[in-house]
Amino acid sequence: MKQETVGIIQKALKSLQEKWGLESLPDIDIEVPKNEAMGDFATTIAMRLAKALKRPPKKIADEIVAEIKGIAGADIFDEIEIAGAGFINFKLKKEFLHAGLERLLREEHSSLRSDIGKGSRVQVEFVSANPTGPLHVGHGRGAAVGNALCRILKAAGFDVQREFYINDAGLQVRLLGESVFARYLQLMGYDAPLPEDGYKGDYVEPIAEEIVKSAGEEYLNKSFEECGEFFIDYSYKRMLADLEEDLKDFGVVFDRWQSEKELYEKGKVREALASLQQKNLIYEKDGARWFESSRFGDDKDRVVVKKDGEFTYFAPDIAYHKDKLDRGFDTIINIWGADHHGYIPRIKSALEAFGLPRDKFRVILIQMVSLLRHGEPVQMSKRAGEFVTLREVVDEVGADITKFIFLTRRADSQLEFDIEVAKEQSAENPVFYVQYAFARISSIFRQAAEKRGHGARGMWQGDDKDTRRRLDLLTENEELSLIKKLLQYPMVFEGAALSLEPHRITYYLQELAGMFHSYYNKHRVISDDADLANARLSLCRAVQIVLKEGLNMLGVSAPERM
RNA sequence: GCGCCUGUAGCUCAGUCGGAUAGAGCAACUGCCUUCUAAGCAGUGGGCCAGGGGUUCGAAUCCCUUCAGGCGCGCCA
Repeated sequence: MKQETVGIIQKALKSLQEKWGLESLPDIDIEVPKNEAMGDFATTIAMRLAKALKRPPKKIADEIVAEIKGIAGADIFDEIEIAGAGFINFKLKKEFLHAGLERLLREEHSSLRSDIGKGSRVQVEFVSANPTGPLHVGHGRGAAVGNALCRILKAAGFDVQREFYINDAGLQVRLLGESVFARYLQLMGYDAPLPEDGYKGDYVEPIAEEIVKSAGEEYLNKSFEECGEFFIDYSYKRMLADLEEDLKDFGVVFDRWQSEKELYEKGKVREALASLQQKNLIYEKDGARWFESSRFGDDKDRVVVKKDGEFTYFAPDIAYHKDKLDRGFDTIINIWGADHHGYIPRIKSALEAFGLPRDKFRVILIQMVSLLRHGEPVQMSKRAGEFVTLREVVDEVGADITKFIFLTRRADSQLEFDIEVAKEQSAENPVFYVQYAFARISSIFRQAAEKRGHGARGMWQGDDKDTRRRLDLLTENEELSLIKKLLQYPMVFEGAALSLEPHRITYYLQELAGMFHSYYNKHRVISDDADLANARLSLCRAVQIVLKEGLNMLGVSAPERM
């Protein structure tokens, strides 16, 4: 729908370009005016050209419109008018809308996808929570956004890999191991204190209990130096299994889990630093080795090998991101908690040093989730090891609702999540509003099937040749608006894919559902006029297709009954 | 001190590449169920887009500045 319009304007501009003597033309913008009276599409191109042509926008618009009218294919427009300061407003013909609807019904979901990705390889790394404790709601938000984004990108023709990076080397997993060891000793009746900064959460003891059961007294008279490796490995692997399970129950699965430890073991950390060294981007100062990240826009250079010979945390991260490039990805997307934003320049620097173009590394920052209950903040103290886990919320509220709410805001804006409100199933809950529209249509189809002998999906029976479909009977304002809205989905979807903003689909779905509910209340679908009923059932079917597609992009289900 | 993010209706938030009269939901108020699901619909009220300055045909949007909130700035991980 948009493409056709852009194509026609483009043709008109091309032939005017010579006459104007312009070397280049600005990009053609197409927007959907907020007021429907202003047409179905509008472009500001005449105003944009005003400066270069040194003529009033309205005159230029006149010229463009005259040119467009002579172009074959411009008959999809009912009216083209110039308004305001130089807007060109297009109104589509009903026939064109009906044809669009027909196509949507025929091709269903495939007509809603796109190939803007052209198979280019994208890697999305998300969640990547430390395997030292359960996922909290913040991780859940990252999971929901990452999951939706991957689905969207895939539907947009990108070759997407979803990856979880496991921080299984270093101090944090060691602390977990020590904490479990201490609990183990306590369970065996010894007075063993938790380590400083150890993990105090309730989840630690069950791991120790497992070890008591399976190993008994085996580690009683050993020091942590002797049996630490066992405790560390056992503990974080156990946590990791839980993380995977929690994510799975949330509806989020990964293609690949990359271990940090493995990067060390395969020598990739050394290799990556050696590679930087070869590019003369590593130097020695004060007994340490530094990566010259400031050459790529970082504030300052960063230490990669400490004075004591140990790697910094940054070193394996360099190796990890180099490895991503070595695996052949065109675009690297990282989804991080917003508190990591200061880390972006150095990773960007490393990727650039290895040859990734600047714009091929994109970071989505996930802002905090404030958990509320009846409007009151839920107290969370990380120090005491008390926090509300993703599992608790999902168990209490449900995965669909939780995901949808996480996707009702831009990722980088803070989000309030009221558990009670989410549970209430009230009108305050946007998930139900959208799902209800879908279920309502299913219900109409059930009625149509029972009372009128229609197929399960209204009249639409695939390639049933006898099925009459007089879409031209859809002439009510609400029907035409609804069709336009449906045909706008691909624009919204592409926008979401290119800007990496799943919430655009969430908003669109709420609007579409709203238009449908409104239509439903005003017009009766199943009536005695068989042709009209068939046409309206078809429209309902189309709404269902788009609702389902959108919900599917968000990873949210579309129930037939509610 | 430096850097990043945020500031839009009473509340929670959208707002496309700088475009037309700034939107939605909730809350408040008024109506609508013997007819396809009332988890719904129709309507009313509600705004110094934090403040100030600038850029231009045009600014919630871009630039500068002030204020307020959040976060980040280690040879920690």
